[in-house]
Amino acid sequence: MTDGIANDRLEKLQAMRAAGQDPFPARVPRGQPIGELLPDFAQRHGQVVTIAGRLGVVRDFGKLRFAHLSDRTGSLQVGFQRDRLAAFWPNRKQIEGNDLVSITGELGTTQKGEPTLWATDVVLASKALRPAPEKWHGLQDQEQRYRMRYVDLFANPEVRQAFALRSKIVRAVRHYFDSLDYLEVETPILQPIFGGAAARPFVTHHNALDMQLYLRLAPELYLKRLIVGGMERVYEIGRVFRNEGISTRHNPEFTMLESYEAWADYRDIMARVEGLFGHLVEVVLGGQSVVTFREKQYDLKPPFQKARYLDLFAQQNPGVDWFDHASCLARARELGLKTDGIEPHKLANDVFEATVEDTLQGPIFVHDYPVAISPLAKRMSGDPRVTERFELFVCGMELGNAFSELNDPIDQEQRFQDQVAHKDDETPGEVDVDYVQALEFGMPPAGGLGIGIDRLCMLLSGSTSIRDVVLFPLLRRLDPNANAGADAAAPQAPPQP
RNA sequence: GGGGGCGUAGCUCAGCCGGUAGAGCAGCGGCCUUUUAAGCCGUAGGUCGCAGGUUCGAUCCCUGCCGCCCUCACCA
Repeated sequence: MTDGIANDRLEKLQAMRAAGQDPFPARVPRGQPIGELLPDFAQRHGQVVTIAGRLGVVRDFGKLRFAHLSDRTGSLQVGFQRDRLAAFWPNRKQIEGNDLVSITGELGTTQKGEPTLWATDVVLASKALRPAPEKWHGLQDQEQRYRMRYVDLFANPEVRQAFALRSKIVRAVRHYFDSLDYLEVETPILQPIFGGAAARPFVTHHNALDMQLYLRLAPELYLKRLIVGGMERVYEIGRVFRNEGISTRHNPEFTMLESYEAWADYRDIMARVEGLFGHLVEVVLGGQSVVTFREKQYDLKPPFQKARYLDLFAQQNPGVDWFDHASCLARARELGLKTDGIEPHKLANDVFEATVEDTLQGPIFVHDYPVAISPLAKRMSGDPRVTERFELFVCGMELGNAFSELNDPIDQEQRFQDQVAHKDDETPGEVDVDYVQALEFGMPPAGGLGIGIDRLCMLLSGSTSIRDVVLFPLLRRLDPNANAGADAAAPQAPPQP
């Protein structure tokens, strides 16, 4: 606020206040969306209309000025002529680029045919004390774009479009499940025991109950309680939180879709996923099923490829037995993976991820995962070492995870106890006895699904980074003292009385 | 956490071999009634991310730190 440009604008604002004008009026003529005027503009010649929005760069010709006015629906040139704006003209410079204005005038064109609103009434709606970024390049600096998304959004129209697409995707997902008679529900984000995924949680505390709480890793265990309760078909689209690293495909908070359907197994859910993608291709992509992602093309039109987890593992690791620790350990060392203190099943899966995931161009369903890495999935009847579970991969990126839900409370309790016995910071320190109790009341066979909505948006929009589909990605806080040197750093603690 | 890159005016970017900074846009003053990246004349604007070091002299070389981007690790 101390730079000269802001002060120029501040002076204009103060001059307006001195003249009795409100630079931030509560209400101005709102008019109509610009986008409504454009399609049949030629027929509207001579019409008097009002539009409101943000002013672009002013092109000044002395007794004539032009500027574009933009709202969420479009952009239209406004012409300010001295002869039509006798009262406004002397103070015309008080309204400048980036100000928010409401303008009434007559529709027409310029000599070169540019659709133009010839202003007869100009009302300042809100004074901008800071200028817009450069008109031609917009805001380019990545960091500034994320830290000041509000500027990024108005300066770079394609950013607004990207988030409009995200909205459309989420709406399409909702529509798909709604049409299948699923109920959209909301379950606790603050959870006393974390579960539903293997990850480190964020920890918080409730004062009145003096209780440690975790921000949820997943809604899974609550949604399945609803299946016990007879809701039979439920889904939730909501934020989950994982205290992990940040990368182009990870944000500490992200949006997850989870759905559960009674009387379905993982084969039915596979069909649901294919149905969902078919719906997204139609509704979001307009039938154009091929998307470009990380410089490669993917056809999202179902049906998708399928491959068994253990088959893929065997292909990439000939002679290695997933279930034999010594065998996996040797392979992991060969691959240069971390092996110290890693549980055998985790290590085996690390070998899978290191050797197989990058080969999964997809879309492909990887199915029948080992039970040891699938603590909530039901075992295959023919082979108790594996579960009825699949994941969906595109471009080596895991998009979704689904399985026939484990509804045997005795098996479930045993697996929870195994987790507790081998507790690390990604597993809870206690059995979720209430969840086991819920299963004891009887849960119908059910199929469940989780899809990372952010990654889905990345794929459908061709975004390389998750930050381009998250409006406000988590960034390190800028510490005003950080750059001031050690001497200027804030004291570690206030002096004790 | 490891590796690589970047940080210069409000914004977009130059800046050579080390000689303490430039352009365009935005701003300010002026000319112009049909421009649309308007044009022309003038003017102002800088802790070169921060702190040290080397040097007669550092935006430039070195070290540390801060932040962002990419990548690997971890994860979805």
